[in-house]
Amino acid sequence: MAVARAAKTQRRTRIQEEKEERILDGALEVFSASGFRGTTIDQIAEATGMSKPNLLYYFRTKEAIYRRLLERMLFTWLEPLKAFDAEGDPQAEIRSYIRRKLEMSRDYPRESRLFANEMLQGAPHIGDELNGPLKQLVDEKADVIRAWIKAGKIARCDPYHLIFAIWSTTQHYADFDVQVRAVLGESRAGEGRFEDAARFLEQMFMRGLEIKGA
Amino acid sequence: MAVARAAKTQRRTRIQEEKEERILDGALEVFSASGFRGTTIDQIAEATGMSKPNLLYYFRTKEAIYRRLLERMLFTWLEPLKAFDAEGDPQAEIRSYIRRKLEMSRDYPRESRLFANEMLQGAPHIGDELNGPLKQLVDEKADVIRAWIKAGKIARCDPYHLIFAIWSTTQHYADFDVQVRAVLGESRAGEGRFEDAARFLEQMFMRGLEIKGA
DNA sequence: TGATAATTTGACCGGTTGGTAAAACATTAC
DNA sequence: GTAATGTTTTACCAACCGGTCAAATTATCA
Repeated sequence: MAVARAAKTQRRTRIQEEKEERILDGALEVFSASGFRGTTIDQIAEATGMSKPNLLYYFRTKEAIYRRLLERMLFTWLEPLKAFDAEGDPQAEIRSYIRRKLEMSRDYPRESRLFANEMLQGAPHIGDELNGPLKQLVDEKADVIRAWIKAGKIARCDPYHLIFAIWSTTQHYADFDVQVRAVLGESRAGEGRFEDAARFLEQMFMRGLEIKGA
Repeated sequence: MAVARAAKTQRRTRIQEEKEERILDGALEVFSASGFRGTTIDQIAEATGMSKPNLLYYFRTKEAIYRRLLERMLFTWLEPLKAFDAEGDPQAEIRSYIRRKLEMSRDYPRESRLFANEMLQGAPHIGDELNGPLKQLVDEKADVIRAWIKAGKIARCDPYHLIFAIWSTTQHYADFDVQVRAVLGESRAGEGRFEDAARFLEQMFMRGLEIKGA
Protein backbone atom coordinates (compact mmCIF):
# COMPACT_ATOMS: atom_id res chain seq x y z
CA MET A 1 0.00 0.00 0.00
CA ALA A 2 2.56 2.48 -1.08
CA VAL A 3 1.34 5.98 -1.59
CA ALA A 4 1.93 7.68 -4.89
CA ARG A 5 1.97 11.13 -3.39
CA ALA A 6 4.50 10.20 -0.68
CA ALA A 7 7.94 11.72 -1.02
CA LYS A 8 9.48 8.27 -1.08
CA THR A 9 8.59 7.36 -4.64
CA GLN A 10 10.68 9.41 -6.98
CA ARG A 11 9.64 7.92 -10.25
CA ARG A 12 6.15 8.54 -11.57
CA THR A 13 4.21 5.66 -12.96
CA ARG A 14 2.74 5.76 -16.41
CA ILE A 15 -0.69 5.46 -14.83
CA GLN A 16 0.11 8.28 -12.45
CA GLU A 17 1.04 10.56 -15.28
CA GLU A 18 -2.04 9.71 -17.28
CA LYS A 19 -4.48 10.03 -14.42
CA GLU A 20 -3.02 13.25 -13.10
CA GLU A 21 -3.37 14.71 -16.54
CA ARG A 22 -6.96 13.55 -16.78
CA ILE A 23 -7.76 15.01 -13.39
CA LEU A 24 -6.19 18.34 -14.21
CA ASP A 25 -8.13 18.50 -17.44
CA GLY A 26 -11.45 17.76 -15.78
CA ALA A 27 -10.67 20.10 -12.91
CA LEU A 28 -9.85 22.91 -15.32
CA GLU A 29 -13.23 22.45 -16.92
CA VAL A 30 -15.06 22.89 -13.63
CA PHE A 31 -12.82 25.39 -11.85
CA SER A 32 -12.76 27.72 -14.84
CA ALA A 33 -16.53 27.92 -14.81
CA SER A 34 -17.31 27.97 -11.10
CA GLY A 35 -14.19 29.21 -9.36
CA PHE A 36 -12.47 27.55 -6.44
CA ARG A 37 -15.23 27.82 -3.86
CA GLY A 38 -17.90 27.02 -6.36
CA THR A 39 -16.61 23.66 -7.51
CA THR A 40 -16.85 20.39 -5.63
CA ILE A 41 -14.55 17.41 -5.76
CA ASP A 42 -17.50 15.33 -6.88
CA GLN A 43 -17.94 17.55 -9.91
CA ILE A 44 -14.31 17.07 -10.84
CA ALA A 45 -14.61 13.35 -10.26
CA GLU A 46 -17.59 13.16 -12.55
CA ALA A 47 -15.88 15.28 -15.21
CA THR A 48 -12.95 12.85 -15.25
CA GLY A 49 -15.00 9.69 -14.86
CA MET A 50 -13.20 8.71 -11.67
CA SER A 51 -14.41 8.06 -8.14
CA LYS A 52 -13.80 10.74 -5.54
CA PRO A 53 -11.41 8.69 -3.37
CA ASN A 54 -9.49 7.66 -6.45
CA LEU A 55 -9.08 11.26 -7.40
CA LEU A 56 -7.88 12.09 -3.90
CA TYR A 57 -5.32 9.36 -4.24
CA TYR A 58 -3.51 11.50 -6.79
CA PHE A 59 -4.12 14.90 -5.24
CA ARG A 60 -4.35 15.18 -1.49
CA THR A 61 -6.81 18.08 -1.50
CA LYS A 62 -9.00 20.15 -3.76
CA GLU A 63 -6.63 23.02 -3.25
CA ALA A 64 -3.66 20.95 -4.44
CA ILE A 65 -5.38 20.45 -7.78
CA TYR A 66 -6.25 24.12 -8.03
CA ARG A 67 -2.73 25.26 -7.22
CA ARG A 68 -1.19 23.01 -9.82
CA LEU A 69 -3.56 24.38 -12.44
CA LEU A 70 -2.71 27.96 -11.51
CA GLU A 71 1.04 27.37 -11.58
CA ARG A 72 0.88 25.76 -14.97
CA MET A 73 -1.41 28.42 -16.37
CA LEU A 74 0.61 31.35 -15.08
CA PHE A 75 3.70 30.05 -16.79
CA THR A 76 2.20 29.64 -20.25
CA TRP A 77 0.13 32.76 -19.80
CA LEU A 78 3.14 35.02 -19.43
CA GLU A 79 5.09 33.48 -22.27
CA PRO A 80 3.88 35.93 -24.93
CA LEU A 81 4.81 38.95 -22.83
CA LYS A 82 8.30 37.55 -22.22
CA ALA A 83 8.77 37.37 -25.97
CA PHE A 84 8.42 41.12 -26.22
CA ASP A 85 11.77 42.13 -27.68
CA ALA A 86 13.38 45.54 -27.14
CA GLU A 87 15.49 45.13 -30.27
CA GLY A 88 12.61 44.30 -32.56
CA ASP A 89 10.39 46.66 -34.52
CA PRO A 90 7.82 48.17 -32.13
CA GLN A 91 4.90 47.90 -34.52
CA ALA A 92 5.70 44.29 -35.33
CA GLU A 93 6.29 43.38 -31.70
CA ILE A 94 3.02 44.84 -30.50
CA ARG A 95 1.11 43.44 -33.41
CA SER A 96 2.42 39.93 -32.81
CA TYR A 97 1.78 40.24 -29.09
CA ILE A 98 -1.87 41.04 -29.76
CA ARG A 99 -2.08 38.15 -32.15
CA ARG A 100 -0.53 35.68 -29.74
CA LYS A 101 -2.75 36.75 -26.86
CA LEU A 102 -5.79 36.44 -29.07
CA GLU A 103 -4.73 32.98 -30.15
CA MET A 104 -4.43 31.97 -26.52
CA SER A 105 -7.96 33.17 -25.87
CA ARG A 106 -9.11 31.07 -28.79
CA ASP A 107 -7.09 27.96 -27.97
CA TYR A 108 -7.06 28.05 -24.16
CA PRO A 109 -10.26 29.77 -23.05
CA ARG A 110 -10.55 27.66 -19.91
CA GLU A 111 -7.16 28.75 -18.68
CA SER A 112 -8.14 32.35 -19.27
CA ARG A 113 -11.34 31.92 -17.29
CA LEU A 114 -9.53 30.17 -14.49
CA PHE A 115 -7.27 33.19 -14.19
CA ALA A 116 -10.18 35.62 -14.43
CA ASN A 117 -12.01 33.76 -11.68
CA GLU A 118 -8.99 33.95 -9.44
CA MET A 119 -8.71 37.70 -10.09
CA LEU A 120 -12.37 38.32 -9.35
CA GLN A 121 -11.95 36.62 -6.02
CA GLY A 122 -9.09 38.94 -5.19
CA ALA A 123 -6.27 36.56 -6.14
CA PRO A 124 -6.21 34.74 -2.78
CA HIS A 125 -3.96 32.00 -4.12
CA ILE A 126 -1.56 33.90 -6.35
CA GLY A 127 -1.32 37.33 -4.75
CA ASP A 128 2.41 36.83 -4.22
CA GLU A 129 2.97 35.94 -7.85
CA LEU A 130 1.23 39.14 -8.88
CA ASN A 131 3.23 41.40 -6.59
CA GLY A 132 6.50 39.62 -7.34
CA PRO A 133 7.30 37.99 -10.68
CA LEU A 134 4.41 39.48 -12.62
CA LYS A 135 5.02 43.04 -11.52
CA GLN A 136 8.73 42.64 -12.23
CA LEU A 137 8.07 41.34 -15.73
CA VAL A 138 5.62 44.10 -16.55
CA ASP A 139 7.99 46.77 -15.17
CA GLU A 140 10.66 45.40 -17.44
CA LYS A 141 8.46 45.49 -20.53
CA ALA A 142 7.13 48.92 -19.63
CA ASP A 143 10.72 50.11 -19.81
CA VAL A 144 11.00 48.67 -23.28
CA ILE A 145 7.90 50.55 -24.39
CA ARG A 146 9.15 53.74 -22.79
CA ALA A 147 12.40 53.38 -24.72
CA TRP A 148 10.44 53.06 -27.96
CA ILE A 149 8.57 56.24 -27.09
CA LYS A 150 11.77 58.11 -26.28
CA ALA A 151 13.24 56.96 -29.56
CA GLY A 152 10.22 58.42 -31.34
CA LYS A 153 9.11 55.06 -32.69
CA ILE A 154 5.61 55.04 -31.20
CA ALA A 155 3.30 57.68 -29.82
CA ARG A 156 3.64 58.90 -26.27
CA CYS A 157 1.41 56.91 -23.92
CA ASP A 158 1.34 55.18 -20.56
CA PRO A 159 2.98 51.78 -21.10
CA TYR A 160 1.17 50.12 -18.19
CA HIS A 161 -2.26 51.08 -19.42
CA LEU A 162 -1.26 50.01 -22.91
CA ILE A 163 -0.46 46.55 -21.58
CA PHE A 164 -3.72 46.49 -19.62
CA ALA A 165 -5.60 47.40 -22.76
CA ILE A 166 -4.04 44.58 -24.74
CA TRP A 167 -4.70 42.10 -21.97
CA SER A 168 -8.31 43.08 -21.49
CA THR A 169 -9.33 43.32 -25.13
CA THR A 170 -7.83 39.96 -26.05
CA GLN A 171 -8.91 38.01 -22.97
CA HIS A 172 -12.40 39.37 -23.37
CA TYR A 173 -13.01 36.88 -26.17
CA ALA A 174 -12.35 33.98 -23.79
CA ASP A 175 -13.80 35.30 -20.55
CA PHE A 176 -16.95 36.85 -22.01
CA ASP A 177 -17.37 34.29 -24.74
CA VAL A 178 -21.10 33.82 -24.07
CA GLN A 179 -21.73 37.51 -24.37
CA VAL A 180 -19.66 37.86 -27.51
CA ARG A 181 -21.51 35.01 -29.14
CA ALA A 182 -24.89 36.35 -28.08
CA VAL A 183 -24.19 39.84 -29.38
CA LEU A 184 -22.64 38.75 -32.66
CA GLY A 185 -25.52 36.38 -33.30
CA GLU A 186 -25.40 33.03 -35.01
CA SER A 187 -24.23 34.38 -38.33
CA ARG A 188 -21.02 35.89 -37.01
CA ALA A 189 -20.31 33.85 -33.87
CA GLY A 190 -18.26 31.22 -35.70
CA GLU A 191 -14.52 30.82 -35.44
CA GLY A 192 -14.16 33.74 -37.81
CA ARG A 193 -14.85 36.11 -34.95
CA PHE A 194 -11.24 35.76 -33.86
CA GLU A 195 -10.00 36.88 -37.23
CA ASP A 196 -12.36 39.85 -37.14
CA ALA A 197 -11.21 40.70 -33.66
CA ALA A 198 -7.57 40.48 -34.67
CA ARG A 199 -8.14 42.80 -37.60
CA PHE A 200 -9.97 45.31 -35.46
CA LEU A 201 -7.53 45.28 -32.56
CA GLU A 202 -4.47 45.49 -34.74
CA GLN A 203 -5.89 48.46 -36.57
CA MET A 204 -6.96 50.21 -33.40
CA PHE A 205 -3.68 49.77 -31.56
CA MET A 206 -1.50 50.44 -34.57
CA ARG A 207 -3.27 53.68 -35.39
CA GLY A 208 -3.47 54.60 -31.73
CA LEU A 209 0.28 54.27 -31.40
CA GLU A 210 1.26 55.89 -34.68
CA ILE A 211 3.39 59.00 -34.47
CA LYS A 212 1.25 61.91 -35.53
CA GLY A 213 2.13 63.23 -38.93
CA ALA A 214 4.58 60.40 -39.59
CA MET B 1 -48.30 35.22 10.90
CA ALA B 2 -48.66 36.92 7.59
CA VAL B 3 -45.89 36.41 5.15
CA ALA B 4 -44.23 39.43 3.62
CA ARG B 5 -43.33 37.65 0.45
CA ALA B 6 -46.83 36.39 -0.14
CA ALA B 7 -48.66 37.90 -3.07
CA LYS B 8 -51.41 39.07 -0.74
CA THR B 9 -49.61 42.04 0.77
CA GLN B 10 -49.29 44.73 -1.83
CA ARG B 11 -47.73 47.49 0.22
CA ARG B 12 -44.16 47.12 1.42
CA THR B 13 -43.33 47.97 4.96
CA ARG B 14 -40.63 50.45 5.84
CA ILE B 15 -38.76 47.62 7.55
CA GLN B 16 -39.15 45.44 4.49
CA GLU B 17 -37.64 48.04 2.26
CA GLU B 18 -34.73 48.71 4.58
CA LYS B 19 -33.90 45.09 5.19
CA GLU B 20 -34.20 44.06 1.58
CA GLU B 21 -31.78 46.80 0.69
CA ARG B 22 -29.36 45.69 3.37
CA ILE B 23 -29.55 42.10 2.19
CA LEU B 24 -28.96 43.03 -1.44
CA ASP B 25 -25.95 45.10 -0.44
CA GLY B 26 -24.41 42.34 1.63
CA ALA B 27 -25.23 39.75 -1.02
CA LEU B 28 -23.60 41.85 -3.73
CA GLU B 29 -20.44 41.93 -1.65
CA VAL B 30 -20.25 38.15 -1.43
CA PHE B 31 -21.68 37.14 -4.82
CA SER B 32 -19.38 39.50 -6.70
CA ALA B 33 -16.34 37.90 -5.12
CA SER B 34 -17.33 34.23 -5.08
CA GLY B 35 -19.98 33.79 -7.75
CA PHE B 36 -23.33 32.13 -7.28
CA ARG B 37 -22.21 28.62 -6.44
CA GLY B 38 -19.35 29.86 -4.31
CA THR B 39 -21.34 31.92 -1.85
CA THR B 40 -23.40 30.62 1.02
CA ILE B 41 -26.47 32.12 2.61
CA ASP B 42 -24.59 32.17 5.89
CA GLN B 43 -21.94 34.41 4.35
CA ILE B 44 -24.62 36.83 3.17
CA ALA B 45 -26.29 36.70 6.57
CA GLU B 46 -23.02 37.55 8.27
CA ALA B 47 -22.28 40.34 5.80
CA THR B 48 -25.63 41.92 6.60
CA GLY B 49 -25.60 41.18 10.32
CA MET B 50 -28.81 39.19 10.15
CA SER B 51 -29.67 35.63 11.00
CA LYS B 52 -30.08 33.18 8.16
CA PRO B 53 -33.79 32.46 8.69
CA ASN B 54 -34.44 36.16 9.00
CA LEU B 55 -32.78 36.70 5.67
CA LEU B 56 -34.84 33.92 4.13
CA TYR B 57 -37.94 35.68 5.39
CA TYR B 58 -37.31 38.43 2.86
CA PHE B 59 -36.00 36.30 0.01
CA ARG B 60 -37.30 32.81 -0.40
CA THR B 61 -34.11 31.38 -1.84
CA LYS B 62 -30.49 32.20 -2.51
CA GLU B 63 -31.31 32.35 -6.17
CA ALA B 64 -34.05 34.93 -5.60
CA ILE B 65 -31.46 37.29 -4.13
CA TYR B 66 -29.06 36.64 -6.96
CA ARG B 67 -31.68 37.23 -9.62
CA ARG B 68 -32.73 40.53 -8.13
CA LEU B 69 -29.14 41.69 -8.08
CA LEU B 70 -28.65 40.72 -11.71
CA GLU B 71 -31.83 42.46 -12.87
CA ARG B 72 -30.92 45.64 -11.11
CA MET B 73 -27.36 45.58 -12.34
CA LEU B 74 -28.24 44.89 -15.94
CA PHE B 75 -30.44 47.93 -16.03
CA THR B 76 -27.89 50.43 -14.73
CA TRP B 77 -25.14 48.69 -16.63
CA LEU B 78 -26.69 49.33 -20.00
CA GLU B 79 -27.63 52.93 -19.28
CA PRO B 80 -24.45 54.44 -20.74
CA LEU B 81 -24.83 52.55 -23.99
CA LYS B 82 -28.42 53.70 -24.34
CA ALA B 83 -27.20 57.28 -24.10
CA PHE B 84 -25.19 56.81 -27.27
CA ASP B 85 -26.73 59.42 -29.55
CA ALA B 86 -26.76 59.17 -33.34
CA GLU B 87 -27.23 62.91 -33.68
CA GLY B 88 -24.27 63.86 -31.50
CA ASP B 89 -20.66 64.31 -32.49
CA PRO B 90 -19.07 60.83 -32.85
CA GLN B 91 -15.82 61.76 -31.14
CA ALA B 92 -17.66 63.33 -28.22
CA GLU B 93 -20.13 60.47 -27.95
CA ILE B 94 -17.48 57.79 -27.87
CA ARG B 95 -15.29 59.78 -25.54
CA SER B 96 -18.07 60.29 -23.05
CA TYR B 97 -19.10 56.65 -23.32
CA ILE B 98 -15.60 55.56 -22.37
CA ARG B 99 -15.62 58.01 -19.51
CA ARG B 100 -18.95 56.87 -18.16
CA LYS B 101 -18.04 53.21 -18.35
CA LEU B 102 -14.79 53.92 -16.56
CA GLU B 103 -16.63 55.82 -13.86
CA MET B 104 -18.91 52.86 -13.37
CA SER B 105 -15.91 50.60 -12.92
CA ARG B 106 -14.63 53.01 -10.30
CA ASP B 107 -17.91 53.59 -8.49
CA TYR B 108 -19.60 50.19 -8.88
CA PRO B 109 -16.84 47.60 -9.05
CA ARG B 110 -18.93 44.97 -7.29
CA GLU B 111 -21.67 45.16 -9.89
CA SER B 112 -19.07 44.76 -12.60
CA ARG B 113 -17.61 41.69 -10.92
CA LEU B 114 -21.04 40.18 -10.39
CA PHE B 115 -21.64 40.47 -14.10
CA ALA B 116 -18.21 39.09 -14.94
CA ASN B 117 -18.79 36.12 -12.68
CA GLU B 118 -22.07 35.38 -14.36
CA MET B 119 -20.39 35.56 -17.77
CA LEU B 120 -17.57 33.24 -16.74
CA GLN B 121 -20.12 30.67 -15.67
CA GLY B 122 -21.72 30.85 -19.09
CA ALA B 123 -24.56 33.22 -18.13
CA PRO B 124 -26.86 30.48 -16.81
CA HIS B 125 -29.21 33.04 -15.25
CA ILE B 126 -29.30 35.76 -17.87
CA GLY B 127 -28.74 33.99 -21.12
CA ASP B 128 -32.10 35.18 -22.38
CA GLU B 129 -31.32 38.80 -21.58
CA LEU B 130 -28.12 38.52 -23.58
CA ASN B 131 -29.75 37.03 -26.64
CA GLY B 132 -32.74 39.35 -26.46
CA PRO B 133 -32.61 42.90 -25.13
CA LEU B 134 -28.82 43.19 -25.02
CA LYS B 135 -28.27 41.96 -28.56
CA GLN B 136 -31.02 44.25 -29.78
CA LEU B 137 -29.51 47.28 -28.09
CA VAL B 138 -26.05 46.57 -29.40
CA ASP B 139 -27.36 45.98 -32.91
CA GLU B 140 -29.04 49.34 -32.75
CA LYS B 141 -25.89 51.14 -31.60
CA ALA B 142 -23.78 49.28 -34.12
CA ASP B 143 -26.02 50.82 -36.77
CA VAL B 144 -25.31 54.25 -35.35
CA ILE B 145 -21.58 53.63 -35.57
CA ARG B 146 -21.90 52.30 -39.10
CA ALA B 147 -23.74 55.45 -40.05
CA TRP B 148 -20.88 57.57 -38.69
CA ILE B 149 -18.45 55.53 -40.73
CA LYS B 150 -20.53 55.90 -43.89
CA ALA B 151 -20.69 59.66 -43.28
CA GLY B 152 -16.91 59.74 -43.12
CA LYS B 153 -16.88 60.93 -39.53
CA ILE B 154 -14.80 58.10 -38.07
CA ALA B 155 -12.47 55.50 -39.50
CA ARG B 156 -13.80 52.32 -41.01
CA CYS B 157 -13.95 49.54 -38.39
CA ASP B 158 -16.14 46.76 -37.07
CA PRO B 159 -18.66 48.42 -34.74
CA TYR B 160 -19.23 45.28 -32.66
CA HIS B 161 -15.58 44.77 -31.90
CA LEU B 162 -15.28 48.46 -31.13
CA ILE B 163 -17.98 48.10 -28.50
CA PHE B 164 -16.33 44.96 -27.13
CA ALA B 165 -13.05 46.83 -26.87
CA ILE B 166 -14.61 49.67 -24.91
CA TRP B 167 -16.39 47.26 -22.61
CA SER B 168 -13.35 45.14 -21.91
CA THR B 169 -10.83 47.91 -21.39
CA THR B 170 -13.02 49.86 -19.01
CA GLN B 171 -14.39 46.93 -17.02
CA HIS B 172 -10.88 45.59 -16.64
CA TYR B 173 -10.22 48.19 -13.94
CA ALA B 174 -13.03 46.76 -11.82
CA ASP B 175 -12.77 43.05 -12.59
CA PHE B 176 -8.99 42.78 -12.47
CA ASP B 177 -8.53 45.40 -9.79
CA VAL B 178 -6.11 43.26 -7.76
CA GLN B 179 -3.89 42.74 -10.76
CA VAL B 180 -3.99 46.38 -11.76
CA ARG B 181 -3.00 47.45 -8.25
CA ALA B 182 -0.25 44.87 -8.03
CA VAL B 183 1.27 45.82 -11.37
CA LEU B 184 1.05 49.56 -10.85
CA GLY B 185 2.60 49.26 -7.41
CA GLU B 186 1.82 51.32 -4.33
CA SER B 187 2.96 54.58 -5.81
CA ARG B 188 0.49 54.56 -8.69
CA ALA B 189 -2.33 52.37 -7.42
CA GLY B 190 -4.26 55.25 -5.84
CA GLU B 191 -7.48 56.67 -7.19
CA GLY B 192 -5.45 58.53 -9.79
CA ARG B 193 -5.18 55.33 -11.79
CA PHE B 194 -8.65 55.95 -13.17
CA GLU B 195 -7.64 59.35 -14.48
CA ASP B 196 -4.55 57.83 -16.09
CA ALA B 197 -6.65 55.09 -17.60
CA ALA B 198 -9.16 57.60 -18.96
CA ARG B 199 -6.40 59.64 -20.56
CA PHE B 200 -4.85 56.59 -22.15
CA LEU B 201 -8.07 55.05 -23.41
CA GLU B 202 -9.43 58.27 -24.83
CA GLN B 203 -6.21 58.88 -26.70
CA MET B 204 -6.03 55.33 -27.99
CA PHE B 205 -9.62 55.16 -29.22
CA MET B 206 -9.70 58.72 -30.58
CA ARG B 207 -6.55 58.21 -32.61
CA GLY B 208 -7.61 54.74 -33.58
CA LEU B 209 -10.85 56.11 -35.00
CA GLU B 210 -9.48 59.23 -36.63
CA ILE B 211 -9.89 59.51 -40.36
CA LYS B 212 -6.49 59.09 -41.93
CA GLY B 213 -5.05 62.32 -43.25
CA ALA B 214 -7.86 64.40 -41.76
C1' DT C 1 4.26 -17.89 -10.78
C1' DG C 2 3.96 -15.51 -6.71
C1' DA C 3 5.16 -11.69 -3.95
C1' DT C 4 5.16 -6.94 -3.76
C1' DA C 5 3.75 -2.50 -4.81
C1' DA C 6 0.26 0.50 -7.09
C1' DT C 7 -4.48 1.52 -7.83
C1' DT C 8 -9.44 1.54 -7.07
C1' DT C 9 -13.52 1.05 -4.43
C1' DG C 10 -17.34 1.32 -0.91
C1' DA C 11 -18.43 2.59 3.49
C1' DC C 12 -18.06 6.08 6.40
C1' DC C 13 -17.35 10.73 9.24
C1' DG C 14 -17.87 15.29 11.10
C1' DG C 15 -18.98 19.71 9.40
C1' DT C 16 -21.57 22.64 6.22
C1' DT C 17 -25.32 23.73 3.15
C1' DG C 18 -29.97 25.50 1.64
C1' DG C 19 -34.07 25.68 3.62
C1' DT C 20 -38.26 24.77 7.07
C1' DA C 21 -41.48 24.98 11.24
C1' DA C 22 -43.17 26.96 14.94
C1' DA C 23 -43.10 29.77 18.51
C1' DA C 24 -41.51 34.26 20.58
C1' DC C 25 -41.32 38.95 19.93
C1' DA C 26 -42.33 43.64 17.95
C1' DT C 27 -45.21 46.85 15.45
C1' DT C 28 -49.27 48.82 13.77
C1' DA C 29 -54.22 49.93 13.42
C1' DC C 30 -58.27 50.54 15.69
C1' DG D 1 -55.12 48.46 25.28
C1' DT D 2 -55.69 44.80 22.42
C1' DA D 3 -56.06 42.27 18.41
C1' DA D 4 -54.12 41.57 14.08
C1' DT D 5 -50.25 41.74 11.49
C1' DG D 6 -45.32 41.82 10.71
C1' DT D 7 -40.60 40.37 12.25
C1' DT D 8 -37.09 37.60 14.45
C1' DT D 9 -35.26 33.64 16.72
C1' DT D 10 -34.39 28.86 18.14
C1' DA D 11 -34.29 24.34 16.88
C1' DC D 12 -34.10 21.44 13.35
C1' DC D 13 -33.62 18.52 8.81
C1' DA D 14 -32.00 16.09 4.77
C1' DA D 15 -28.63 16.59 1.34
C1' DC D 16 -24.08 17.70 0.32
C1' DC D 17 -19.26 18.79 1.37
C1' DG D 18 -14.10 17.65 1.78
C1' DG D 19 -11.70 14.04 3.20
C1' DT D 20 -10.32 9.25 5.54
C1' DC D 21 -9.89 4.29 5.96
C1' DA D 22 -9.40 -0.38 5.15
C1' DA D 23 -10.32 -3.75 2.15
C1' DA D 24 -10.46 -5.31 -2.66
C1' DT D 25 -8.45 -5.23 -7.08
C1' DT D 26 -4.95 -4.74 -10.53
C1' DA D 27 -0.27 -4.04 -12.40
C1' DT D 28 4.78 -4.96 -12.05
C1' DC D 29 8.72 -7.58 -11.87
C1' DA D 30 11.96 -11.16 -10.08
